[in-house]
Amino acid sequence: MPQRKGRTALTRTELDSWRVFIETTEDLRSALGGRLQADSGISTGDYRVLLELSEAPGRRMRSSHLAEAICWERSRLSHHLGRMEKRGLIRREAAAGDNRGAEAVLTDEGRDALRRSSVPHFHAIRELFLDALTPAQLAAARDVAETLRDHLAARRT
Amino acid sequence: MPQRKGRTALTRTELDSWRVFIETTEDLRSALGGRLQADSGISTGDYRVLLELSEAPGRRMRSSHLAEAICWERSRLSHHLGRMEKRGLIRREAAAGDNRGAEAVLTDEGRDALRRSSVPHFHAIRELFLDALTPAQLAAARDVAETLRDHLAARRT
DNA sequence: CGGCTATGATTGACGCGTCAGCTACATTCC
DNA sequence: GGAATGTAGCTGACGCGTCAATCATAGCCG
Repeated sequence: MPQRKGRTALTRTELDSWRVFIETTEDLRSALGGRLQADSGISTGDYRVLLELSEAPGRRMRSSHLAEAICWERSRLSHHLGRMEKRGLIRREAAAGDNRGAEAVLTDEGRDALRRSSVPHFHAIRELFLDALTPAQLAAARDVAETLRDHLAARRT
Repeated sequence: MPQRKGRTALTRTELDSWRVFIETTEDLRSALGGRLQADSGISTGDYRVLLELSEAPGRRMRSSHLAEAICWERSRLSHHLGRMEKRGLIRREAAAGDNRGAEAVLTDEGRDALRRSSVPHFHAIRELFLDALTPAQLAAARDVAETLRDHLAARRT
């Protein structure tokens, strides 16, 4: 009879696998962020926001809609938009039709920043991630990520 | 003749693989951190420091030695130790033999915090990560992580 | 209408991470 | 000895993320 999951202590292999996985993915994240910052002067958060806005009709979105689209808490977005607005990447306007609402609008400067960042960013993704893996490994990575994503989503209460 | 790597734009599959990988690993990281915080009132950074100190002879380590052991910048560690010291988890002492140096010492309170956190932490690792994956997937995840780790290490100038 | 709750968004406090810069002590070399 | 250089560690500023609290407006129900 196989051991029940969730009861036993971690084996050496499990612990090692966990550690290399969590530490390396964190490392990758920070390397990518560093590259983006160095190449284009924006953070991965900025990039995410700029990209989403650039694809929205009128290059503008309701704040909460944007938050939902990129899976951020509203308060996180609010702080982030504040910083981006200070740098001129976006602008806030009152939402038409609902006086509670706010819209984030991509400025020309924001659009330019996104344009400048895209090529180097893709390049970094290729260099730091895609180039490292064989096609089979890439497929495996995707499979693992999708499985984990579904697993995490399922336990989110 | 196969296309040269690093030249072409990203394919749909590559981009999707990248996104699910980076977003899910980030999600996992934050879920684990949240669990640790909720279960035991400490952060993953605290955990890392406490663990390392608990295994050191005399439960104490030179600051820079500790930083190297856990691959942190010295300034990051300095800030972190400051916060941990304020909460009584560690204590700082002048290093014997080198008046420039400082030692971080695990307090009893720190040792207790580590003890209290270990079981719930392992449980969370199992629940959020290990339980999600088949043995083959876990092996694949490890292989991918090790490959990436080596790749990243190699390009670190 | 007047009060209730829900919703959209912001704010403040605080932990965390990076960077640049600083102080203090150690070492090296003349 | 004493200047130059290196090493250990700390600090301040600032971006980032979370949480709890706040505030205004919207919508609903008597």
